[in-house]
Amino acid sequence: MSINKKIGKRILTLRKAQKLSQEALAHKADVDRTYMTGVETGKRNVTVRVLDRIIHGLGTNFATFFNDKEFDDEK
Amino acid sequence: MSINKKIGKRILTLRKAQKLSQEALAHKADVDRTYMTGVETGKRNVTVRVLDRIIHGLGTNFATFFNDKEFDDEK
DNA sequence: ATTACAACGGACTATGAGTCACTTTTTGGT
DNA sequence: ACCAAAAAGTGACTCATAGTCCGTTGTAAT
Repeated sequence: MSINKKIGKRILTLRKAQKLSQEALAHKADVDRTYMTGVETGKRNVTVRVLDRIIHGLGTNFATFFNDKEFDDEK
Repeated sequence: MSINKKIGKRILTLRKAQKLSQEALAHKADVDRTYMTGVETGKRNVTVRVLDRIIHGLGTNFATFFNDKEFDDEK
């Protein structure tokens, strides 16, 4: 699976856990509502600066965000 | 510190540990040597797709790459 | 029927990807 | 210490795409 898709899935999971709408998360992360959709569906190749805002908007950090089965398959 | 700089420092650390030159790593990651310099010095806001190539060029993965003190300070 | 949410599209602007010629710093050998 | 070569950094550039802003469509719940 592409890194885009893995990241999108991870965001979706964490967002649902927080019971946030895409729009609410987009607002916290200061990105466009429609852009968040693109990120979650794996269509977007985000930059680390935007990913940083999204991750913090989700109330977590890089270490925790990537500490997931999806991200340690390839070594 | 900016996320760019943190990532640059982390790459430098892992690259040195592998005793690789920027050029050698750049080759593995399929990016230009001068581009690698820009990333390591924190001047570039890389996309996750490029970061993916660099991380794998370093022989590691996202989970391990971000499993570092630098990345769990803010929560 | 209305409301809230998610996906999608097109047009647009800002900025990242990728490359080059050149300079500076670091390294190792004698 | 000196010198040459390797390694790392800089500025400027083109082209692709990241990211925004307008809207529409589909779905589910009320």
